[in-house]
Parts: sequence; structure tokens; C-alpha cells
Amino acid sequence: MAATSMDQLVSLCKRRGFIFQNADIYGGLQGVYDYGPLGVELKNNLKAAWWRAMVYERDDVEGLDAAILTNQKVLHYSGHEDTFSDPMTDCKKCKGRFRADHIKDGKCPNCGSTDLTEPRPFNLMFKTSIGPVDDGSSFGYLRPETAQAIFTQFKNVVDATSRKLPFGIAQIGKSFRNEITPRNFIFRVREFEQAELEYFVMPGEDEKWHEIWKEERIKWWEEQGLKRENINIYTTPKQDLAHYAKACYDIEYQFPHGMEELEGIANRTDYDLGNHTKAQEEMNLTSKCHENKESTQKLCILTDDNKWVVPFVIEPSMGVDRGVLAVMTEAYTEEDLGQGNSRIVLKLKKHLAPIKVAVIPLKKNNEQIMGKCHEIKQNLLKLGIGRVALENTGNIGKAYRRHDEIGTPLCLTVDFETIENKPETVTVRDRDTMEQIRVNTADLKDYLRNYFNE
RNA sequence: GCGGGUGUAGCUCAAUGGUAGAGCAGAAGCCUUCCAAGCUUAUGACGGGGGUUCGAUUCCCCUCACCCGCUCCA
Repeated sequence: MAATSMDQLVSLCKRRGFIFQNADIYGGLQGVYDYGPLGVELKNNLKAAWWRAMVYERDDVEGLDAAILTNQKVLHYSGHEDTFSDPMTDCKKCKGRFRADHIKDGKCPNCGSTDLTEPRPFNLMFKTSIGPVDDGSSFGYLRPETAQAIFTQFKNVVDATSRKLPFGIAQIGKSFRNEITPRNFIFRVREFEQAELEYFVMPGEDEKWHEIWKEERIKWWEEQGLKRENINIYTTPKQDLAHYAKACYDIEYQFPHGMEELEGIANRTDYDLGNHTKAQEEMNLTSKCHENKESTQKLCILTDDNKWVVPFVIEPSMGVDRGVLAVMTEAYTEEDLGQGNSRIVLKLKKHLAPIKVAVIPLKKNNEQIMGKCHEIKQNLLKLGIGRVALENTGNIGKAYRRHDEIGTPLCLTVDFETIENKPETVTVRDRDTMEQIRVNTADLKDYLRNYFNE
């Protein structure tokens, strides 16, 4: 049974140090959160899993890490300046809010009232002045998506790597949107992290690749622990598509607040490369693009039969924070152990667990036991499996509960048998089954290596 | 931004127009103690600002944040 309310997760996140409200001591900042000691581990693990699947395990993807500050021209030609700035109008009668350009004849689309407020601009992009003088003459944007730099660096990447179609460029990083209403914990926030792949294909092969990526991504999410029954694939209706997309699948997940988007997989056609390319008239573009006299490059690639084409793009784009929320939601479990005894267990996949192994002394005021704990911890760190924690609570049962709650897959306990008997052994306790076995400390490294690599 | 709700310790919750209580967690210590709710000790809070009042955590106003709806979408 997964988490059923956001409150359960918010409470756990704060209590154990996964996620905090940003600027908490000053009353917070709307739609901005910070990742604490365990949250940063979990998030890094999720990003690493994505990078591994998207870049290392493929032969056709390169990585990129571009700047957040963005030249205004990039977002002008990308279409974001036009479409990410919506004048909004409120109906005073039914309290509805609508984009001003959706209102016909000055009437509210909902109730027909003509008692409307003046349209007010609502810019979804964060604008910031660049350089020492803040007179508005020089400004840039914080990027509203990581994708644009992949398009603007397309030619550089192709030239540097000699790639042929199909191939992709992957990037993980922060994006910023001035959301009208941040809501639902880390689900909709103003500063967030994306993991995006732009996969470039021959025009005409785009629909095939769109299907392939949809299946790939569902499979990946299942590997992160999400149950298929909690995932829904939503096909965006034509009229609701983003300005750049020809078609879009949303991978939705059953969050505590509802079935909502976790990842979008869009067919962006040749819209973006087309917009940012010069000499558009020579390019046989299928998209309606901004006329561009400022770009210095043709964003195209040579095919095997020596033709220059502007590729189509399939874009699987995941919200990293939403991913963290999803895997936590799925992993959150309350178990009844009988006799009024219960435990909370975060049944995270082991590659995502913030702490891989906890080393626990049976008795903390025994120098020999504590010394052995330190020794074992230092030894295990050399495995490179991730974070190994040394516990020094005096109560073994509480230590187990604590590590259940933060998802630590294995607890090693050093007891009197460890220091008194030969061969030297420790108990290894499994998070999900609570079962224990004794393992010879000489075999511990191999045991853990196998456990975490399987 | 609009409408509705909430805001007391790290977490979950009490009480009160007159010095704010508890459980759990956390800290130190005890216990040859393997699955929380044994023992001892110390620690910890009324989101922020203004007003009414002799006195405000409590009443009023503003503000900030969170939750629900509109909206949005990674």
C-alpha cells in the first residue's frame, strides 16, 4: 500500500531530512523547496539512474550541461516569449480565470458575464538583469526548460561527435517557471529540475520513435519501483498541445493528490531546430517557424545519401522532483506487525536508497563493539556502493525502525558474538522481510557487492 | 491572482483574554538489550507585523506559507 495522503510524505520528509520548505525560518518562499541530507542522496540516485539508462547504456546519446542564464534571443525564437506570457482575465461573477485571448465578445466563457477584470500580464519566465547596471537594457531569462540549449548547441555537438541520425542529447538541470499557483508539495514548483532527452530522427520516422520512447520510458519508471497499475498514459488532445508539439504522451502517476503528469514525451517535429536556424527557406521545414535573421548557423545534419536535413525531435522530459515524489509515494508503506505494533517502511529500490547500509552497535557504551562498527564502516565505504551510515543509538529496535522509515535496505549489527567468537560475524537484517542472517565479516564485501549489483 | 480552509516544540495534537500541556522524536547517561512505546536528567513552541486591551497565542486588520477548488503542466 502506497502513501495515500501528501501529509504523510510531507511529515516524513521533514522529520527525517528529505525535503524542507525553502527559507523556512523567514516564513518560506512560495513554490520553492530544499533537499535535505537524505533527499539529496535520493534525488542524486534517481538522476544517476536516468543518466545511466539514457547515456551510458546506449550507443546513440551524448550528454550536455548547459547554462541556466539564457540569451533573450533564444527564448524569442523558440516561441517562449510569445506563448509563456499569458494575459489573464478574471470573471468577477463566477470567479473564473481565463487567458484573455480565449475570451470572445468580452464574455466570460464559463458564465457569460461581461463583468471582467482588465487583462493582466502573467509572465511565466523569470527575467533577470545581466551586468552591473540594472536599467533594463540588458537582460536574460532563467531557462523555462533545459531543452533549448540542446537545440542551440546542436551543431556544436554534431561537429564534435560526428553523430548521425538517429541520436540524442541528454541533459539534467534546473528550470524555472513563474507558475500561477505552485501547489502539492514538490509537484508544482517554481524552481525545478528536469531530465530531458532530445532524440533527433529522420523526418518521417518520428512517429515510430515516439512510440518506442513511450515504451522505453514506461519500462524505466517500472525499474524505479513504480507499479504499472499506478501509471497511466495520457494522449494530449490536439487542441491542448504545447506550442512546439505535434503529439504528446504524458506518463501520469497516481500521486496522493491524483493521477498527474510525471513525464511528457513530445514530438517536437522540426519546430525548434527550424526556429533557431538561418536560411530557413532552404530547409524544407514542415513547421511554421519564426523568421530568423540573427542565427549564424544552419541547424541540420548530413544524411547517408548526402542530403542536409533538419531532424525531427522526440523529447522524453521528466520532472526530477516529481520523480522523487513518485518513488517516495510508491515506496511508502505502513505495516501492521500485530499486538498494536506497526512500522513505516520506505520500500525504495536499493539503487535509490539514500543510505545503503547502516552499521549498528548492539550496545553503544561498549568500546570494543563501537570500535568494530567504525572499522566495518570504513571498510565498506571502499566498496563505493554509496552512503554507509554508522548508527549510535542505544536501542537496536529503534535503529531498525528508523532505517525502515528512510529506506535503508540492509542493517548490519555488531553484537557480543562479533567480538567474542571466531570466526568474526555480524548479523545482516533485510528491510522488507526483517529477516536476519549471520555473515562472516571476511565475506561481507563480496556479500554486499553481489547484493547491490544484482 | 480569485474563493474556501489551516498555521501552537523536529513530528502529532491539547488548553487558555492573565506565566502554554502531553505523546513521540532528538540530546546526555544507565541496562551482555536483536526488532518502537524500560529507567534517570536536561533541552524545546504560539509563522511575521500592526491594532483593540491594564494585559493578546486567544479578538480585529495586514502579511507570509501550506492545503482544497479555478488555472497550470516537468
